Amino acid sequence: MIRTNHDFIIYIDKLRKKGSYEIDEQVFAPKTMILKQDRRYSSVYLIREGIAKCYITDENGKEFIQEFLGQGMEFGELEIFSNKLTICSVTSVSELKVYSFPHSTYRALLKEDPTFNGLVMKALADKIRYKAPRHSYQHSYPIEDNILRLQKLFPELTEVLPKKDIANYIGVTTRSLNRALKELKQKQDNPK
Amino acid sequence: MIRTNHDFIIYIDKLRKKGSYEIDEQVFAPKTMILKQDRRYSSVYLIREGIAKCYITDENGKEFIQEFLGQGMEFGELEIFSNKLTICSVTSVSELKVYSFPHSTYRALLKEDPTFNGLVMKALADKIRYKAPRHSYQHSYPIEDNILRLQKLFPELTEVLPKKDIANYIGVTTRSLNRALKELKQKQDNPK
DNA sequence: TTGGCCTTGGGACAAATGTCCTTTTAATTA
DNA sequence: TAATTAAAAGGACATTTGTCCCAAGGCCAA
Repeated sequence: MIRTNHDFIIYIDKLRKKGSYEIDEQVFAPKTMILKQDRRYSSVYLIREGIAKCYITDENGKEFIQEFLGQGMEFGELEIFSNKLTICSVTSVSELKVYSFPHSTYRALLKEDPTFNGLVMKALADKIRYKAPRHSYQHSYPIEDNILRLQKLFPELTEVLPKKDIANYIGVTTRSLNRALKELKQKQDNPK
Repeated sequence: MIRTNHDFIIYIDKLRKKGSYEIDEQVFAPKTMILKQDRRYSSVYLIREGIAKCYITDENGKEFIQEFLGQGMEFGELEIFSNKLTICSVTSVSELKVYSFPHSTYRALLKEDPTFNGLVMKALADKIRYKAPRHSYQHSYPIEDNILRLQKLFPELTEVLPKKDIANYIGVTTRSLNRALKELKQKQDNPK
């Protein structure tokens, strides 16, 4: 659920030490909106520390969380390739330290640095791989199963995140999430 | 719903004429399974003509269709970057003509041909962009709206594809699809 | 041409989820 | 500390969707 990419962050740390490219450092307070859906920006971000949520808001104001981004994940990179507006909003969950690449730098790196190029390519491929089974799983299994799976993978998250976010991630209403949680508790207290 | 990528096919056509890389041509009969989920393959495919469906099958045997691939779309490429097993099965819908790249050729092209590299990068980015809003939309709107949207975008598909596929694409059962279709028809016959 | 098989369509009921609201609890600020 | 706001929990009901059937029609192979 919280995605990470260590190889990427390690490589960028190295790059920065060399200092041949402009890579800025930035810190955002918790709950800061960093990218807003349907806008245009001129930087790509890479998370050095902290967690961000990446989500789409529909016309009715419902949020649908795409993924939680952790160390080494980038955002704002899709717009490099398509020159379209952002599809997702990105907000910091905890305090967030990021590297930010001006588009020009990012483009230069893609061209001139084969390792960087490869890392970006792999990061894109991983995002695709990750999304495919997720939505299929959420469709095919009841809410309870989705919660259990989540709690197993990221026990800490359930305590850090507001219920609303968890519900939005699973793609259900808060009410339904609560109902499922209650039933789960009953089953655990009174097994079978 | 049927995705395409013309720039890509145009460029590969050009490449093939030059003949410096091994790019084979292959034809599959309708309803042929080309890739099977959780296997390993040694080629990447690019569609020259026809339509394929790309889907995940879960433990209960339910299919969930990821996308329909048309001209210029590639499949089997994710495994180049992560060396993992395929996540999707791919089956031809109509007769399918493809170019197939041995992994070695594909890798060589990525390294040596910047245009190819860029096209692949963009193709990956587009797949991500495309998936995000789709699942969010399907969650937030009733089946009827999803059908209407689909009929508007691809009126031809509704006639070519079996109902089961359409249902699997929207992520509902055939029963629910039928129900929605019936209600739609009633509304049209007897408006308001 | 007939029997099997698959697709389509739909009835009846069960289960899951959403909507709307109210109450409770915790957190924040004046 | 009191007052205000926000988050969490849940009751009651409506709606949606799924499950399990069965029947009708088309298509193919024997």
